Amino acid sequence: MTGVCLPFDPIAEARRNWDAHEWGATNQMATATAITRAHQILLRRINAALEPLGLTFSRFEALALLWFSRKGALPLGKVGDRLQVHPTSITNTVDRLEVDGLVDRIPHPTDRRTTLARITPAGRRRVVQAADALAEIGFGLEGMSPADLARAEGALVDLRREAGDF
Amino acid sequence: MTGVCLPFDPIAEARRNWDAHEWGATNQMATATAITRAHQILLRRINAALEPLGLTFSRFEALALLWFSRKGALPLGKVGDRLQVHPTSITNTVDRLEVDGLVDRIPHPTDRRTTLARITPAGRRRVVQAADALAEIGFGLEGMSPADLARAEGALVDLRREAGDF
DNA sequence: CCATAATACTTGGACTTCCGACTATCTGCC
DNA sequence: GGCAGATAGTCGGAAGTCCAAGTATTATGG
Repeated sequence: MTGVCLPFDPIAEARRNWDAHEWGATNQMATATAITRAHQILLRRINAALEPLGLTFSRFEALALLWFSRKGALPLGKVGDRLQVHPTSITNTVDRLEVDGLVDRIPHPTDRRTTLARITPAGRRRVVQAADALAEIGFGLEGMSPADLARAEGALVDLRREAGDF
Repeated sequence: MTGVCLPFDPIAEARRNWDAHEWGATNQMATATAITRAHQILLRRINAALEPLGLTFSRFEALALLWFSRKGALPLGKVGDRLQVHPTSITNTVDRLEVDGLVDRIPHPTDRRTTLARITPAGRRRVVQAADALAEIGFGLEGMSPADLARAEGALVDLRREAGDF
């Protein structure tokens, strides 16, 4: 975080230490660490690209989901299921999008328990700008070759499926 | 988050929508989303496994780093560089480890700006328990085959290198 | 038909992360 | 020697995530 480069791959180092102490599950440790690091890198770059637009990655994901939806509106619970986050996080996310006028809350037509988040015209304009900004930086993944992109995505499919993502 | 499984792969769906709207960088979007989801899954499982030990993944990472270090003590800044997190996060992490008696702060012998975090005997005992607990759950990656573990790790090396991880 | 269970969302609190700003200390160069 | 700039760590505040608990509404089954 202070801008330095380490003189070695910290994962290779961790692997050596892990093996030396016979802690087990070394390959899984290494992959878990790699995913964690990759996520740190990604999130920082993506949020930096979205910051001028007043968005974060979470808020962008929610906004894009609404944009893609047929009616431009979804129950908050559906949004949480799709983004795999806790209901309270969706409440928080939609609160902030609403303050910025990118989304509004409307009642469900038949089920009064349910609240729909609906993308506003301003939200539609903003999400397109954001998508452009993210495409511009290649989602923070410009360091990866097309082959590696496909490898990473493919390697993670089983994990997501087994975890109940779909 | 409500426990449901979606009837389709949300990434494949996002890919279709993305292409349909010609937003660009579709492959990068898909991989970024896959990494994000994988990280969500991982972090939840790992933290759940560590919770009975009073640890989180961040705190475990810091503790393991100290355990592996030759002297059992490192400057806070070094810890941050290795874990790739902001200095203030390390302050916070070490604060909590210190409250639990797993680490203590000692002054650097020659540089009075620097504070060393040192793992305590209790910290050493705890980190071994934690490593066992994590090996037990395969770091949350039991849904991945050995081949996929290697694929994912390998695919992310260039990203980490390009981002200055090492 | 109504009591019980399930569902949808929100509130309050804890934790982690980051950024900006600040203090203290060290380093380098005149 | 001494001042400017770099470096190390901390504090306050904002944002995101989660959990536990609470309210409101709908669904179920006797």
